[in-house]
Amino acid sequence: MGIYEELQARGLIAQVTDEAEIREMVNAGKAVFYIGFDPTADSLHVGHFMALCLMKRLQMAGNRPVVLIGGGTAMVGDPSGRTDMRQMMTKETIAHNVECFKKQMSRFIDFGEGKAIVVNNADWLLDLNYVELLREVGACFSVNNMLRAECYKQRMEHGLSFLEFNYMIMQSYDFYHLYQTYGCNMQFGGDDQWSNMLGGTELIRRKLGKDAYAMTITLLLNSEGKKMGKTQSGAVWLDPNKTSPFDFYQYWRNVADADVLKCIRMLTFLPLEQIDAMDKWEGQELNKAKEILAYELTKLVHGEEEAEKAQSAARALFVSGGDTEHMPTVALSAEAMTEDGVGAIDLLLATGLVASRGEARRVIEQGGLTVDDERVGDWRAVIAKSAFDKGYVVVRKGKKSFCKVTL
RNA sequence: GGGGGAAUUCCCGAGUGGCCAAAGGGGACAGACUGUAAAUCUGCUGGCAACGCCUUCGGUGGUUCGAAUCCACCUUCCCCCA
Repeated sequence: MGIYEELQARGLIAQVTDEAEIREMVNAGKAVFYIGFDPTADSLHVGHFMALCLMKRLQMAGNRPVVLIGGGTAMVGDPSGRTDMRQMMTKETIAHNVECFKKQMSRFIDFGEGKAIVVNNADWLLDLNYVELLREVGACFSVNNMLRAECYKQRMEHGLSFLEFNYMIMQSYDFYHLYQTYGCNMQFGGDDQWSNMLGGTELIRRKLGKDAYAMTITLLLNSEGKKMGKTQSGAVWLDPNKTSPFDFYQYWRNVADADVLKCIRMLTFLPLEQIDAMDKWEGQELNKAKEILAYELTKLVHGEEEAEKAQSAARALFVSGGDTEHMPTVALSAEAMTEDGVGAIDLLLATGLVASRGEARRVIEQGGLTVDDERVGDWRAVIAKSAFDKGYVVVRKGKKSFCKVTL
C-alpha cells in the first residue's frame, strides 16, 4: 500500500486536481509540496496539527515538504469560510507569531539537511510592486471566476473588502513563486483552501505552461458538522501554556462516540489494521478508544511523559483510587484561610474553575461542588482547616472540572 | 458622490421615555439518568459587603425628575442609485 492509498484509507483526502498523477508522484516520493500556515495567533492549533501530520506522513514516504509561513498573506487576511472581516494585525504581532510557529513546528517536522525547508512569504510578497504585479499576474485572473469561487460566496452576502479579495492572488503567487524557486509542484491545504489553491495551479499553467497539482485535506468535522478543535473558550492550542496537556487530553477523551474512530484514523499514526479492529467496538468499549485517542494525540503533541501524566491524572479523577499527583494544582492564598477554615465560595473561586462569587454560589446551590468526594450543598459552609492535613484537598466542580488545592 | 437602514448581554434577536439587568431562542454551566458519550427532563446564565447597591444596550456629548429608547456629532457595517 502506497502513501496515497494510506491517506485515502484514513479519510484524509478531500479533493485532488489529478488523482492519477498525484498518486504516482506521491507514492514514488517525488513530490515537492508546500502547505501554508498564516500566523494569525501565537500558537498552532489542531487544524494546523492535521496539516503537519500530513506533512510528516509524506515526508516519511520520501517527499520533500516546504513549510510556508504566511507572514505576507497574514497582512491581507484570508476571507475563506469567514463571515466577518479579520482583525488587521500589526507587523510586529505577525513577526512574533512567525517565530512561535517555527519553534512549534520543529517538533513535528525534520528540518535537517536536505529535508524540509521553511520559507516566509513576507520575503517576496512585501517587495512586490503594485503595477508590475497587476500586469504580471493580475491579467491572468478573471474577476468573474473569482467571484464564483466558493471561498468568496459567503462573504458576498456580508461584504468583502478589496484587501481580502486579493488574498487568492497572493496565495496563487506564492505557489507560482515556489514552483519557480524550489520546483514545488504540489500544494496541500485545508478543504476551505480549494479555490485559493486552484488559483495557483491556474496561474502556473498560464504563466509557465506547466502542470502543478493541488490536494486538500478533509476538514475535521464532528458528527454535527462543526469544526473540531474548538471549545467554548476558543481553539485547542498546541502550546502547553495556552492549553495544558491535561485539558488537551480531556478534549479528546470527551469526543462524541460517532467521532472517535474518525479522529483516530485521521490524526494518529496507529497502524490501519489496529484501527480497523477498533472499528468493531461499541457502547462502553468506545471509552477505551477515546482513551487511546487522547493518549496518542497528547503523546504526539506534548511527548510521552506528559501523556502519561495527563492519563494518570484523568484516571485518578474519574476512576477511584488513582494518584492525584499530576492534577492541575492551585495554592490557596494565606488570606482566604482563617482559623476555622476556608469558605466554600472562596475555595471554589481560588481554583479558577468559576469566574465570580455569584457563579460559585450558583454552582454550590445547584449541588455542583464536591470537596474530597463530599458534596458541599451550602454556600455558607466552611471547609475545616483539618481537611488540608494531608496537604491538599481535591475540589471538583460538576463532573469534569477538577483542581487540587494546596495550602 | 447621493439616498435609505443598522449596531442590544457569550451568539441570534425582542425592546422606541419610567413596569428594563433588559422577552424569546441557541449555547454554556449545574442537577437527574449514564459510559468522562448521545438523547431527554429540571434548574441556571452581569457584578457585589445582595429584600439593597453598582456596571451594561457601538462611541462622545446633550435634552429630561428619569434614556437601550429622544437630539447632535463621530465610528463601523449593510442596501439602493452613480
